[in-house]
Amino acid sequence: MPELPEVETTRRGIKPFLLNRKILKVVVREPRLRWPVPDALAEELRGQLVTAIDRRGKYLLLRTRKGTVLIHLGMSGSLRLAVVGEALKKHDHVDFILASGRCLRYHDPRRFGSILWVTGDPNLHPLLAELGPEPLGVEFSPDYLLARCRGRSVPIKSLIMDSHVVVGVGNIYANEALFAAGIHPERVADRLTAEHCEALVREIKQVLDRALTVGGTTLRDFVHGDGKPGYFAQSLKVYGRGGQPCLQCMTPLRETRLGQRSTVFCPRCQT
DNA sequence: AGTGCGGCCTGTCCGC
DNA sequence: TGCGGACAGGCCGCAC
Repeated sequence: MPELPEVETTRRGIKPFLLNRKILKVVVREPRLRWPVPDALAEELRGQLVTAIDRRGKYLLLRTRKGTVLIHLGMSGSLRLAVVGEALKKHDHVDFILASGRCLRYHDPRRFGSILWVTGDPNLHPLLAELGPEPLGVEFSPDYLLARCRGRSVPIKSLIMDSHVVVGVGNIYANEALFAAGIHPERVADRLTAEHCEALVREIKQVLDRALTVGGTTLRDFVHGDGKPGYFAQSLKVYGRGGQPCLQCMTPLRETRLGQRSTVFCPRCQT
């Protein structure tokens, strides 16, 4: 499940192979993603030079002079660099064939991801225009979070997972950051103090930053192997540990559901 | 406007 | 061993 560190690791991994390279053609074997892959994609991209590879939240942006390819990996998507002619795996839905003989291959078993074609400023696209700040940027500050918590009755975990508040905080890292900050996931957002917000912002940044560092060590996998970034290698303190002892106080971790998401916390350490 | 929930999907795991 | 069903989850879009 690609979280923000994995998307950024993917961006860095594919960038050297795409930047200033020409796209010979695009092959769409399965257009039925979250939204249909637009017919225009293949014809518009043919012969285009990739001028930049950016990221906004969990969206990757492949920029060309004519427009931008917006790629979201959803739950199970991945991008990998294949050699043209390399055997297809099941769920290899789209190929971006480069003049270099490489091929950027989109793979997505559950098809929750998306590939869209956007002309004009992609930041004005409805999917991007309303997104909150990047979690690792200066704009995501304790003051900002406190302001966004004001008047909100949702659980704090739901709030930090809302991409309109801050992008890139998925379920795993929301659980981990709340544990590290000592905040109960069901605490009403409006009831967070400045101190809570300071701890929470710090821990969100730290957990993402750590994962990014770990992911960065496996870049070569994007070219050769199965493209599995190493962010899971970091030890998760609560996620997936429901019923097991809290690593700080040995109290059994509690597992509940919050907004249809598996939620794990220590009933003693998190208040 | 804010809130909560349904739905999209398939691989994996569990119990029978 | 085979089968059905529950579960996992990002995030849009809808209903209230």
